[in-house]
Amino acid sequence: MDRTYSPQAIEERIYRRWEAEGLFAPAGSGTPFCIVIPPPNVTGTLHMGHAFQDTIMDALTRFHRMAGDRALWQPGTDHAGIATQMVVERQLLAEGQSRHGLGREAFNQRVWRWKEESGGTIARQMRRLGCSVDWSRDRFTMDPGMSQAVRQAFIRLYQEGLIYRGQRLVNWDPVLKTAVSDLEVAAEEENGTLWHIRYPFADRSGHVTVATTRPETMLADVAVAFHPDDERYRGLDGKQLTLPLTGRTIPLLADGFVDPAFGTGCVKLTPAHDFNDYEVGQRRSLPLPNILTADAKINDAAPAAYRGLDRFEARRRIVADLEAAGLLEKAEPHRLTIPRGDRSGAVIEPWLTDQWYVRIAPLAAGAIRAVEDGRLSFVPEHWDRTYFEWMRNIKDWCISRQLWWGHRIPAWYGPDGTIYVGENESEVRRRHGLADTLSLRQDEDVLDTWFSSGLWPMTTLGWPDRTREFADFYPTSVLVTGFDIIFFWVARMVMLGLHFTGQVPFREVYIHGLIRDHEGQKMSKSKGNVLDPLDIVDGIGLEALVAKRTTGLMQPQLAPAIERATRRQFPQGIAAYGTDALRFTFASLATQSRDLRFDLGRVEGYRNFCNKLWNAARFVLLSTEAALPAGEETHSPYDRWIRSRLATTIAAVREGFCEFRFDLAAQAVYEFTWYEFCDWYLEFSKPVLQSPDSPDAARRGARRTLLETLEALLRLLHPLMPFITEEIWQRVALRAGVAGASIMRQPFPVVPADAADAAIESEMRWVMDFILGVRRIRGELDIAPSVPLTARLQAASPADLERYARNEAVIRRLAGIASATPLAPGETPPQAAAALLGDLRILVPMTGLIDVEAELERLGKRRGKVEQELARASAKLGNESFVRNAPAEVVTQERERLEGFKRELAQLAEQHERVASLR
RNA sequence: GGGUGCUUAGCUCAGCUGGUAGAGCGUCGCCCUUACAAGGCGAAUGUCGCAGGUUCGAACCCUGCAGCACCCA
Repeated sequence: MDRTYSPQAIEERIYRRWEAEGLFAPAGSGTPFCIVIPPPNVTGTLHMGHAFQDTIMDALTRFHRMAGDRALWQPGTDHAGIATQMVVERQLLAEGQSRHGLGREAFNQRVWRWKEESGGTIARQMRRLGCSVDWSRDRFTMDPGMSQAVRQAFIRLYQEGLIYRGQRLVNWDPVLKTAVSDLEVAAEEENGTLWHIRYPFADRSGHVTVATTRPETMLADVAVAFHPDDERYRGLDGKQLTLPLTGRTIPLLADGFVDPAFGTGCVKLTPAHDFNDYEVGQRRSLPLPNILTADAKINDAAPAAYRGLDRFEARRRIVADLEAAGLLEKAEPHRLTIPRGDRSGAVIEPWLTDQWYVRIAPLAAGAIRAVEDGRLSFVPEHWDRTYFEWMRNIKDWCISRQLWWGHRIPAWYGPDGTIYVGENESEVRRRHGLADTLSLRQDEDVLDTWFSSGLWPMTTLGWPDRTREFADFYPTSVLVTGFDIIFFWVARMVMLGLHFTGQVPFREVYIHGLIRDHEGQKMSKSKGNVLDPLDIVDGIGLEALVAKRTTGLMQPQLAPAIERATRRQFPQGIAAYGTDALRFTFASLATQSRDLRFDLGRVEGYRNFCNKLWNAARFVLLSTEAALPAGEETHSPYDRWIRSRLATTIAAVREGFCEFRFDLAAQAVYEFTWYEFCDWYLEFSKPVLQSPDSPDAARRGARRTLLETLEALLRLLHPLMPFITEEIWQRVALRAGVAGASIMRQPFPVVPADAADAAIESEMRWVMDFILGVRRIRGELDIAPSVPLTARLQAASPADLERYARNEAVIRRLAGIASATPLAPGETPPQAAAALLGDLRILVPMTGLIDVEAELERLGKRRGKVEQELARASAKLGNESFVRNAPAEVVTQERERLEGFKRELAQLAEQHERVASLR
């Protein structure tokens, strides 16, 4: 083995072997365990959030697989309607073409081609990240089988009356020219203007003043409203107004929905261009004149002067015309919330169109119940509140999109507009008994991407067919996802899953945080702070990184700033840390927090951890290499100690995985590996292994413990660090007496029934404290390790002496002392620095070495600390109600601490006196 | 406006059913010690946001306040 661990040398080779040997497919007859992947956009690439999520899913899958479950991690990708169509349209634009020029069929072929071209990226990334998905079951939402399932779902919902077509006000994206759902609209506060406009009475007896942020929509006004209790407008209900610029006559109405405190207390009603006004309009049966085209220009229903103008140009003209007519009272700056499409960034227009909707209330009721009664639970639990909050205020879901890329809605229209829903045209004709001569036209629209992803846990397992996989793995075990898509996706899967199968789609939803950069900023291309997970795995030079971050920007003017920031943050580029280090970093970031700051410093730390493990393995292998005749084995207290510590660690790691506390699991195994196995046990084993006069039986015992502990540790680490553990395991397993093709299929460690040993742990605590005491003296007095020390033992009890005798070799080696002899009765203690271990005083004679002032300072510091603790403990015990009310063991413990402090203080005082006398 | 979180060491974060405040990184010493300098040994560092309350005892439970973040309208 090399002296340093190099992930590049092993990772890809190991993954290829796993895949070739078919180790990712579910196997065995254990309890089914299944995770379906949240399908990433097929034409995209995985970002840090994906890599984080994949790490968690892979760790869970590997853990359950090793624990004996029939584990399936189901992979797949999503067609991502709007996003993908936008990308391809941009490509066409660059070639001087357009979607419409190409036509629908050719355009879709083009998208498929792009999908084929870019579709392999994600799979390549996942392989590099070590994801143990069952590639043979890879799915894509637009695959024929999937598409058929989507049509089936649509048809059934339609037949059940849960899907309807209706004319409603929708969120219209005038750039993409499609409806979008409420969730795809982001509302941001922006600066705007509030215009106060005079609407004259039709009888010319005066006017009212209306305040509006959108004067251009006045062309579609149907009324003006005020609050019925508003004194300013008393008696005006029903009066007629002349709508400026159009000459139309509209009524003045009293309506409770008006906020009298806003603006003038008088608002215009434009039901076809405003959601609030629409509701009032419906309630009061007002007409719905529309004055906008699909790309938000003024249409022919408006006066000729404004036709064909863009909405913002029309606004300027209308304001100017009103001003010229003396009807503009004032214009004041105003903060308002502007809805923008989350894909296009365009200002969303409430627009009247025919769309398809899912009637959601009946579905939501069941989805709420499933969480209430615990069939489905969130981890962390509090996310159920967010879920309930949304579910209880849910609105019908607009599922049609005016796109070409997606699942075409399986509905046909007869010449008279009758709607026929079915699998395909001939099935529709058959089902409805339509003549072949009757002309049918299929709906132009496609379904919202989330409609197909809402069926994902079912369709990936074969639904609506009754497949073996569906029977085995549905409901799936866990869904792993970010909180940002609880509404988009989780809620919809629950509703559709329950509706179609009567069962929840997954039993648990683990909601993880969002990966942010080291400053807590969200990672985004336009901020220029994105990281490609593979650049952390393989490393990347500064110039390549700058190029990567500054090309393909939506706003190229940001490039210089991004370049500067990148050069500042990564002056040397990024080193290659390997997949295992990255994965371990992700695991330890997986706290319950919702914002997770990613810092390369931590990756570096865990890369070092890999190296530590690698070198520990080197040590174990080198130490067990030389032939040793078979025979009896004896186990030292150190052997038993490390087995006891391993047992505790196994319990902690298992608990971490079961509770989705990957951070705690990672921490437990890190601390065991570094601080117990490497720092102590390997050192403990050296005297036994290396001293020529240690008995073969002890040597055999130590060797076995080294091998078995390392082998178990590798299995314990494997779900988080699959590659390095496999690589080492292949070298260690046989020697540890384990046979098998891969660590992947080895059992996950279980806590051995008899491993915990309190007596041994207590003795080892004593040994370690002895060693630490001497080391502290050496460290604080700045004595180099090469300077040999001797120690004397004062006030040693027979038990202390026995312990010392049993562990002498280890103590001498690790404390760096030549000997430690007890003081003879009546012997005057030498000039020495002292470490306290219960009643025992370890004296390190300092003849010629001691720095009196430094030692006095050291003692003084310690005394201060002990005095503080003592004061606290005695105050506690002096409190009568503490002694009366606290549990007996807490009181006893406190008394023991107090005694300990008193003793230590006395010893310190004595030592202080002795050292001071040397001055 | 409604909702949900968060506030602990210089930084990033753990801290379980209340019982001695922890880790990593960074900082400061001493060391190339035959697995590992990507290392070893040692050290320093806290008004647990603020104010009340409950309790023998509060980082933890309750109330209020302040600041920050996110979601929904």
